[in-house]
Amino acid sequence: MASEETAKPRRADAQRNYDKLLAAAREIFREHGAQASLDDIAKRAGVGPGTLYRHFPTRDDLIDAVMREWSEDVDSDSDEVIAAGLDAQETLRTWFGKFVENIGVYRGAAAKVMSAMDDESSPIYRKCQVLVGANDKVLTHLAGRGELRDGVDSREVMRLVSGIATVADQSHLSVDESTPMLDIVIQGILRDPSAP
Amino acid sequence: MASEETAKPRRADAQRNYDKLLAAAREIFREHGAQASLDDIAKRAGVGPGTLYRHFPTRDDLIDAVMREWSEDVDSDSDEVIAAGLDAQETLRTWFGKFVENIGVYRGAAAKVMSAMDDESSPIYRKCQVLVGANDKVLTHLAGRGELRDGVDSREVMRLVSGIATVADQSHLSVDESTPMLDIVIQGILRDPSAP
DNA sequence: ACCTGAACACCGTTCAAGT
DNA sequence: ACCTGAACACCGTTCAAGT
Repeated sequence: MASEETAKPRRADAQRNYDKLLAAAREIFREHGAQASLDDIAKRAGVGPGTLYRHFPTRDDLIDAVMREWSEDVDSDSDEVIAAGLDAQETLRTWFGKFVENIGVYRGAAAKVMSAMDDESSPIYRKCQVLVGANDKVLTHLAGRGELRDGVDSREVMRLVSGIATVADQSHLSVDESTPMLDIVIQGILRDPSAP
Repeated sequence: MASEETAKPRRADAQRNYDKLLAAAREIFREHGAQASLDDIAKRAGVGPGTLYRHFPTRDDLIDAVMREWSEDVDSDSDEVIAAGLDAQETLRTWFGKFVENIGVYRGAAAKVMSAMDDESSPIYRKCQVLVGANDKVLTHLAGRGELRDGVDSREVMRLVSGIATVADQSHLSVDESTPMLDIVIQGILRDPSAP
C-alpha cells in the first residue's frame, strides 16, 4: 500500500513519520476524542513531540488531515442519497442520519466542524466547505422539485444539523436517539403536503 | 447588600471569600468564557488557589453557582412569555430568543448546559432541570391550545434549542443570526395552520 | 474551620544539537 | 531537511503549615 497522502514530495523518513502520526492520531482520536493528548499521539507513533509539530503545527491541522478521507465519504453519501430516488422525507432522513453518524466517529469533531464552518482562518474550514457543498447538493435537488419551503437556506440547515450532531456527541446519544431532533428539522424545511 | 448566597452558615471570612470568588468568576467567565483559567479567578478574588478548590471542588461547581440567578431569570422569562398572550409563533420566537440570548452571556455555557442535560452526575444537572421545566411550561401551554404537532417532545426541543445556542456561541453569531435556525425549529413543531 | 502558597503533575510547545 | 529529547511554560490540583 502506498503512503497515506499523495501530496507534496517529502524525504522518505519524513513521509514514514507523517503516515505513522496520522495512523496514531486516528487511533487515539477514536479512543479519546479530538481533544486527546498530542504527546500520546507522538508516543504511539514512536516519534519525538517536535516531529509532530513539524508536520502539524496546530491540533486543527492534524484533525484536518484525519478528516480528509472522511469528508470525501460524506460527499459521496450525498450523491448516493440523491441517486436513490427516495421521497423527500426519506431522502433527508437518510442524508442527515449518515451525516450525524459520520461526524460522530471522532468525539469532539462535531463541535470542531460546527465552529470552523464560519471561521475562514481555521485549517478545517476547507473541509467544512466540502460538507456544506454536499448538503447544498441534496437540498438543491429537493428544492428543484419544489419540495422545500420558500426561503430555506442550506447553510442554516447545515448549522442546525451540525448542532444536532454536537448534541448527540456531547450527550452520548445514539444515532437513533438523534432522529427525533432531525425529524423536527425535516418538518421545518419540507413544504406542507397540503399546500397547492 | 447581603452576601450572595443565603445557603449554609459559614464563617464570616469564608463567606467573604465565597462571594469574592463568585464575583471574580462572573467577571472572568464573561471575559474569557467558561473555560477561563481558575487560577486567574483566584488571583482576581485575591485568595489562594486552595481556597477556590475548598469552595468549588470542580469547575462545574463554580459554573453551577454562577448560573443560579441566571437560571431563575430564564425561568421567569417563561412565565412572562406565557402571560403576554402572543400567538403561538411569536410566543416561541420570544421564548427561544430569550433563551439563546441568556445562555450566550457566558461563552462555553451553552455547551455545558447541552451536555449536562443528560448527565445526572453533573453539578449543573439540577440547574438544567430548571431550564427544561421552563421550556416544558411554554410548550405545554401551547399544546393545551392544540397549537403543536402531535408527538412533539419538549425534551427534544430543549436539546435542539440548546444545540442552536451552542452553534451561535461557538460561531460567534448574534441573536439575530440565530433566528433563521430557530424559525426552522418553530415551523417543525407548530401544527400547520391549514389543518382542520 | 479555614486560608495560604509552595510543590507537584501534566501537557503543550520550543529549540539547540545531532544526522 | 529532518529528527530527537531536554527544557520551558502554563495551569490545574494537592497538602503541610499556619491562624
